[in-house]
Amino acid sequence: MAQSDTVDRILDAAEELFADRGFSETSLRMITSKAKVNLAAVNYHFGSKNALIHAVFARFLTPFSATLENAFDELEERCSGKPPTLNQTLWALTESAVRMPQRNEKGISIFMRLLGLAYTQSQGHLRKFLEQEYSEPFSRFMRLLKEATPQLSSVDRYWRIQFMLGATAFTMSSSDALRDILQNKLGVETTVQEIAARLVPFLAAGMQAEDAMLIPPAGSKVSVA
Amino acid sequence: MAQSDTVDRILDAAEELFADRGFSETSLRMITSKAKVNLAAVNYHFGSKNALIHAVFARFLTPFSATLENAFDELEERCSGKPPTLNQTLWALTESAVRMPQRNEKGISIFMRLLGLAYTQSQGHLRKFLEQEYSEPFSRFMRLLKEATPQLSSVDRYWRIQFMLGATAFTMSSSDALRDILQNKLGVETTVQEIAARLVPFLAAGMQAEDAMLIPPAGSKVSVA
DNA sequence: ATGCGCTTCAAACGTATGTTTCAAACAGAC
DNA sequence: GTCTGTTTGAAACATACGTTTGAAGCGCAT
Repeated sequence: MAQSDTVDRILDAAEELFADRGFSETSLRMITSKAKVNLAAVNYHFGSKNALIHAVFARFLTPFSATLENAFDELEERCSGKPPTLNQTLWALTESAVRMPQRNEKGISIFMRLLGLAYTQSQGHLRKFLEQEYSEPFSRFMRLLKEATPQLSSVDRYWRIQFMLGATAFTMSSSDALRDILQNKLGVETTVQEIAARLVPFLAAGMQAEDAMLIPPAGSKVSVA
Repeated sequence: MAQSDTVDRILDAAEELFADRGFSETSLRMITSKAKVNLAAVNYHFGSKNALIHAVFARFLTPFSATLENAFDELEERCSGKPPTLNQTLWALTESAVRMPQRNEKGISIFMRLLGLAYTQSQGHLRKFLEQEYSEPFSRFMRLLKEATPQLSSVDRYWRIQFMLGATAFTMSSSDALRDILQNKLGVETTVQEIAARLVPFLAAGMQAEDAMLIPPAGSKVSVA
């Protein structure tokens, strides 16, 4: 499938296997045999397994960050000065993800799963790579979030952003498994787009929650300094 | 540190290393050298690496599930018939987690991180083990959530529970790092209890969000079947 | 003191991994 | 056709892994 070019075949196979099984659990031999390519081809074309992982991310993250920049540009223009709302910002993000040109029907879920893995698996080299390659759209997203939630203190906002990231990364990183469970338990089919569409309102509501922190229910012993 | 019993030393070292690096990325040799124990001791006492993973989970999950059952009993009794609210249910859970006797100051965050890994890393054997060992408190929590959110459809509720799990596991699993960042950036100290106290309102609000799914903002092309 | 479980130990086993090697095959320019 | 730089191929490399082995050490009842 795809092109018969060795580099692309390796990237396709690696992408899918990484998404399915994680990085350490995927060997170069799995990748090359799935790609129907000689084992040495990976080291020849990419240099090392880590460099292959970077290449897999770069292939979809580079166009995605461009799309995202455009979406943010358009959004800020449409708001003409006023800061975009939280909902608008979150939708801009998810739409950019969903609208990305996909290599195949699994494209978006592989995309999400890889992003989740990047956060979850503590691969030092990966985090470093992502931070220095894609810090700009990330900071911009953070700035938009800040402007969209002026009522929050810096500390509150900080933690709630972590909660959002967590819900997203976690859900997306196991979205296939979760979809399967839902399919078996309730007989419901779900697309990634639907998951995203359910996630956004959840996040927005959580982000804008009234802060009930200081009044836990009666009987609680949790103390807040 | 801890007792000088081999089994416990292995469990302590394994727990910490697993939480830091994941399961596949942690070798038995790392564990045994951290525990200052002979390599063969793991297979002697536990049988295999997978069995060791199970033992690590069992050691904290068994007392925790007992504590949780008690908390739920007490909660349901206090509500005398009426289903507990979402806030009450979530507080019962987080208090049980926070109040668990900790082996050390990192206890709660290791606990969370391991739970997150269990969900995230696609270790088939682990998921099977957890499902058949701890299905009861899990189902009970699910039932309480269901009764506390009768307005949600089963599918909505399912996904929102995943979102909650994700936000919790992710945040708690990296809470040390996140606390440090906050300390450096804003000069604010934070305890795990405070994080929990911020998390619960976020989760409750997300869980009870109005379902804006079908009315994404103008310009959106996300379609929901 | 002896014998008997249980536990520890150093060493090895077999297998799988990422990487390297070097010859063969190939493509395009002259 | 021949040369040149690039790509593929089969094989080997060194290393790391989980697991097994068999002897040594230990505590304790007899």
